[in-house]
Amino acid sequence: MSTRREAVRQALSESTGFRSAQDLYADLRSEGSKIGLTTVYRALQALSDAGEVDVLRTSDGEAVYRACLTDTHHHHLVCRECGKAVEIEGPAVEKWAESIGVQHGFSDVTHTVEVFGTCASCAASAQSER
Amino acid sequence: MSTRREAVRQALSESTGFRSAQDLYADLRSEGSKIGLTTVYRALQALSDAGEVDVLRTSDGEAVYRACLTDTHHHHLVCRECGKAVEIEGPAVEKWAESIGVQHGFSDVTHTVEVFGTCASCAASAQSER
DNA sequence: GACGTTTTGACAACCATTTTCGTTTTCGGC
DNA sequence: GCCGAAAACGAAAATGGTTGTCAAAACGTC
Repeated sequence: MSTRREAVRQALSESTGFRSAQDLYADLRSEGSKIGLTTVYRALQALSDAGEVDVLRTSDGEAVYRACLTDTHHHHLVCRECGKAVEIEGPAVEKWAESIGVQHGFSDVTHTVEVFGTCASCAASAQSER
Repeated sequence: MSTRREAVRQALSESTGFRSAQDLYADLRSEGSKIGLTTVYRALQALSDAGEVDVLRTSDGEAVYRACLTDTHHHHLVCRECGKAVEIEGPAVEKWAESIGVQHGFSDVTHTVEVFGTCASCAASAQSER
């Protein structure tokens, strides 16, 4: 495991939310690192392939990454303001998705489930801005 | 409603699956239309804003669109080979997502749920290629 | 038919991501 | 410690989907 990749992994784990490659690059550079953007992308790709980080796409198509605590299958509750994310599980949803697939004759059924909302602190600060 | 937008809507409704803007543009051009790519994007944007088509992002960030039969909230079971999609509902999932959000103090809770699989006909043709 | 408005499409601009390629670093063996 | 191969790096260029710009064309109205 290279040093650079470790740096990316750590930068990612310092956040509880989803971060984009560009974000992480900016963070690392501002800390004084001489890392290149290419390397950030490569590291994220590798971490993603290894299943060590979760990836999802924002509504404008940008890829965002998160270092999750568990390596078992799970989903996220994501704050649409600050990006903060909570890992959630839903055994019932897993079974439902599987059975829906089977009902329609689909095989190798997988699914993506993400829940979005405004977290308590973002809701509070939005309130105070009025 | 302009003629061009109508053409895009129709091209989209001729497919049961999700199509990208580039796909639709190619379809229309091959039918002899002189439509421009810009206009296809504008039409899709407008249809999407109006809630007349559903949008989602492929894993590589491309936006894909589908003309759905119902205008009520629903999800999709999508074939990862041919893109064919079936509209599905899951009241239990809706409630689950809402309650998960509330449990963690999130407000304005929404969610995205997509189920992927290989449809029967794609599975069959994959089989015959062996 | 003239005129203001809306729609259109060619083209350029954007921007996240990937590729290229020459350089640097790492590492096992000596 | 020294060498050479292999892996990692980073700057710059390329890619590709999507959006912005702007002048021309289509439309409706009087």
